[in-house]
Amino acid sequence: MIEIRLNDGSVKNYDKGITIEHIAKDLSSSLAKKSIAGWVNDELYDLNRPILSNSRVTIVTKDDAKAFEVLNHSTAHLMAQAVKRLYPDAQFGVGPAIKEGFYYDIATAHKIGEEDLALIEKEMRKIIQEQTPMSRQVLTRQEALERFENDPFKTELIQELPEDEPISIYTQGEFVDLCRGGHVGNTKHIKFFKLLSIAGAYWRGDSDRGMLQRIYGTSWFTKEALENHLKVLEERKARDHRKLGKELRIFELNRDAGQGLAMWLPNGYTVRKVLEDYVYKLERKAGYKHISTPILGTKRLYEISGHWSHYRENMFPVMHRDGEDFVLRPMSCPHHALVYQSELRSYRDLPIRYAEIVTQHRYEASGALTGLERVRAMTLTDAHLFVREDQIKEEVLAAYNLILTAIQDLGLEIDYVELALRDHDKGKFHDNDALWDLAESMLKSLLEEENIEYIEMVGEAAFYGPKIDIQVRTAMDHVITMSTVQLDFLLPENFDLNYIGNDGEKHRPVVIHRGLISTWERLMSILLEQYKGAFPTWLAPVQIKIIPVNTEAHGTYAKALNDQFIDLDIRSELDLREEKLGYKIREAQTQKIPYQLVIGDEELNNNSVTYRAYGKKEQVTLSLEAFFDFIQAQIRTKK
RNA sequence: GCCGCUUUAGCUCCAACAGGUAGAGCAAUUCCAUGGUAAGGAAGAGGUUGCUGGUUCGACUCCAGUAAGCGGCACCA
Repeated sequence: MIEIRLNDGSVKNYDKGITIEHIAKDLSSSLAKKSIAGWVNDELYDLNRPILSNSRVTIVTKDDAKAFEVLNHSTAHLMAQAVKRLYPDAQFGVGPAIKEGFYYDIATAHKIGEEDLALIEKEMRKIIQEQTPMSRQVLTRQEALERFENDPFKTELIQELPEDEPISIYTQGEFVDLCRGGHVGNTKHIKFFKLLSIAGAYWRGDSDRGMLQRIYGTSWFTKEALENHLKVLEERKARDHRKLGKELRIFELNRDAGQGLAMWLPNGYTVRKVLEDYVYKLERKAGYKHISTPILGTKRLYEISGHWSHYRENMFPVMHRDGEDFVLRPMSCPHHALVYQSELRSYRDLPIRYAEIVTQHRYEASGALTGLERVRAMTLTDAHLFVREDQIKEEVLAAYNLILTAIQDLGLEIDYVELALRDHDKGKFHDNDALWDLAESMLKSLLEEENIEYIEMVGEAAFYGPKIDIQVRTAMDHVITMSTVQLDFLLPENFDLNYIGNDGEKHRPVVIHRGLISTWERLMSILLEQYKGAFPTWLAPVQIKIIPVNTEAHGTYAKALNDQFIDLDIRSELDLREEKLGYKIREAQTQKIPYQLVIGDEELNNNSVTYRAYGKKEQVTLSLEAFFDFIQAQIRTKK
């Protein structure tokens, strides 16, 4: 007999070798139905894995996040079995559960296409019908290596497992896989799944190694849950900024203009200009000085800054003229350093905060380019703060708070904050451990003092220093960097930047790189997705559409109204086309214009307006004065 | 960059094609109609089927190459 301590603290005695399945049944039949796996002490057990000693047991039910993971992991195995039946030469890399499903990496001479997904699904259903048990066995390292001796992928994985780790394999019918578990115990538990896409993926995520074929899928406990998830995927597509950007005439990409080189259309540029003005004002208030420096610079400049040795691959190639090499600028720090250097600085001058709205060019890998999200020419407000060491904390914090203000004003949400640190890959990072330690500990203690939750990302730092990155999630569920604050002790060294201290001696300033809200391109992609194209009034390209009921009778009043709005800096447009009212309303709604004003006799006679807000059905009539106040308040409060 | 897929009118499109040089809706144009909140009617027009080459009597259709786009992977100072 062994003692099993349950979740509620009670202790029960069972025969040695009891399983989660039996314990669940013993507790209640409804629990048995819902149970998927169990935690035994801190290890995840399958339903049918024997428990051999006194243990703490927590039953994992379908409602637990862990159960979704187990189900998807098992579905990955099921898929692998089906793939192996269809393509017997198939060998498998890794096949984990992921946030919304699973994938499995497959090596086979057969090129898996869209049509194959249906065939694989069919085979999977066959295996489910066979009600194949999934059973666990533990092997020694030697046995495992022998078992997988013809499988280079699994052999490699086994060799990398720690010496003392038990090696488990799972068998379902003729299919055997190296796997930690847990699993659902029998393929019959897998019911509602769909294979979604095929992709290429490097073995071990290493671009120097071979590429496998990856199949993505998703698996759920109920039909509704699966259907709901598929609907979510559809909805994501509907708010894809590339689709919305085209529909709303925000930007244009053209192969003749160049890959990743976006053109801003009038609607898009209007929004961008509002953002630029907003940021300019925000920065002025925060003590930044704006400068402007060229897009083209000498290669020498980037040699001095250190970018040439660390970043050359991501720059457009050199242009040679008059015995000088020029490059398109990929970032602003070197120019800002030169501007700093242009006068003698006193400790009293610091901090000096330079901001610049500027276009930068980066040679992004062609496969990385995605609409406005990843481009090769981008315009942004880039800033560098030149500070004394004793000002670092205060200035990093101020920059961080400025970022929060902007993100809040724009109605965006932070997904998480990341502290990017170096690792010991000396080639990747500037080599000065003392400075690194100082910079990293400063950022860390600042985040902790301010109670800012963060995730440490070792090896993700910039080559010149650690950084705090603010990550957001796109509609397509990509995580991208929105804002960044980076500490840099290297740039001041490389440019020999100084200030005169109160001791009359030269001292080294520290540079803080600050990316406020990414680039206008990326920001636009995020805003489009965030608002599904329906911009808040203060950002909307067109804020008001004025629609006279009858052009002849009401056109003059409508025109006068439109002029008044424009005088108040409200982006109003007049629709005088000879079309039905309903047609014009529909078009204004489709264009997601925040307010449509219909002007007829009633409005003309009472000096009023009747508006209909985007997405709403009701009509509201207000006096002209009241509407002016209303719309201006909307804009002022960034609604 | 790598793997796979896609590319037909300004836009959208599982229109078409065992290989016989293309079709719809919307938009645009013209005409008619037109007073209250999501598409009034009619007509005509619009295409070297991404590009280059090959196979063929004949290619949107098959093949090769190339470009861009899409899904991922790698990359993202």
